[in-house]
Amino acid sequence: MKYYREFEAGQTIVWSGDELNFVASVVDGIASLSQTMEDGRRQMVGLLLPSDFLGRPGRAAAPYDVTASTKVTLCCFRRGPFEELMNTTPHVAQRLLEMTLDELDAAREWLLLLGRKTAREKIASLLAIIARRKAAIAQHNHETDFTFDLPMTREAMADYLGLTLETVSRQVSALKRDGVIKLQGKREVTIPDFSRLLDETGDDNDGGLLV
Amino acid sequence: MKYYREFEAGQTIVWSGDELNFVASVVDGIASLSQTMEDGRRQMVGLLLPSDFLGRPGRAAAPYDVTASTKVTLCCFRRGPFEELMNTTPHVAQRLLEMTLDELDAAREWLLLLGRKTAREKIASLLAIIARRKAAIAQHNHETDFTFDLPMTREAMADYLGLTLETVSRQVSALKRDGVIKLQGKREVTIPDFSRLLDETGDDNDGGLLV
DNA sequence: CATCGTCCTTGACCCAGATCAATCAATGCA
DNA sequence: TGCATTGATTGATCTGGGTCAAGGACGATG
Repeated sequence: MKYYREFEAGQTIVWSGDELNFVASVVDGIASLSQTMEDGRRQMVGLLLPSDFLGRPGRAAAPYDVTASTKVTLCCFRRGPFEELMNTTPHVAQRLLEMTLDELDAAREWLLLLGRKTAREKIASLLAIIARRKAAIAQHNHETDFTFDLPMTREAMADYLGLTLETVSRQVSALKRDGVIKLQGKREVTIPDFSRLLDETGDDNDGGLLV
Repeated sequence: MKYYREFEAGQTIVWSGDELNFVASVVDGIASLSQTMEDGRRQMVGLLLPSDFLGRPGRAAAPYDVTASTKVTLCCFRRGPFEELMNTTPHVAQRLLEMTLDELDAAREWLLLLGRKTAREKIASLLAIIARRKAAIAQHNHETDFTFDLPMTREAMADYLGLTLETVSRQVSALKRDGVIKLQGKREVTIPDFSRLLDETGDDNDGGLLV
């Protein structure tokens, strides 16, 4: 009924348009959802973290590319039996609904970011989101310095933010120059004053972008 | 248990952050979801059409502004009883899940549009989506001329597409000049060759933007 | 039918971010 | 130890779309 599959970092899990005869839950690793135009323009449209769900009941075709960003382990269920389970166990559908609503909110926050924020605000927003997520895991409060590792390349950041990698690099440098962040190497970021970073995001409150 | 509420065109149904002690289904009219930054930058993040659902089980705060674009009738349920219903009737949660997944797909298509498409491609995409939806209702095939009414101002188009209204106006004029569309007045659009319009959207296929 | 208000168009100019290109740093590998 | 390879930075220049501003079309209202 259920089985496990592993993917290496960089490997494509499903291509947009492919038939997807299973649904899955991410056990470990990070996968990203993206869409690509013929001429190569790419936009990341979502992130799958451990416990997130892949695939949809009632539709067989994948609507976007799913790529493993790190080594990924999936727990897969064949489509038929899973839909059976949904019918018999109301709790499953409810849980899935909750997760999907969260993703929808996150996607809608992202629409504002892509449509209306400046490059600097986009970078600050992304850093704030990642920092907040890492801090939540680390049970860290935001009062003092907080250091974390950027889990992605400049190119991946650009693909999320609707920018080019050069612009990402320039804006990261600018935030560093202005003292909003500090860098140790290229990936390790320190945030001396979290509220200062939040001021740069353009958001009116400290509330929530998810994922 | 359930009751009806009416809103005039232009009226705000809920403000972002307000408590929302009901969930509702749109009976009639069009409402739009939007987010606004302190300095006035606005991004539409979704559209509610008849049969669409407003609010979310398990969360009381509205995450964005909901505004009536036309006269709107809502069928409202108090939050408590509705959640009760969800627990007892698995079919309800499943149907909601399906609708939410559709909205999520639509939002993700929109991410690509906002992040990577040019102004011309954005306009063409929006026109194609509206035309397709109207054509579907009219049972029209795409072989011949198709005429429809634009249900929004240039400003609303700009708010959807992450553009300014001047750019929208210029690009609409350009598409007209190039023969991709024809205009009778400001709102009535004719598409002489649907595939020609699709070529302008930047999408690789004729498949699916939803909503 | 004049006047207002709303929506739209068009022009002139500007700038944020894209593009093109050179260089650098870190890592792996022979 | 030298040499690719990959990712990041930085500079020079270009351009799509934003901004500012001046009308135009058209319906509503007195």
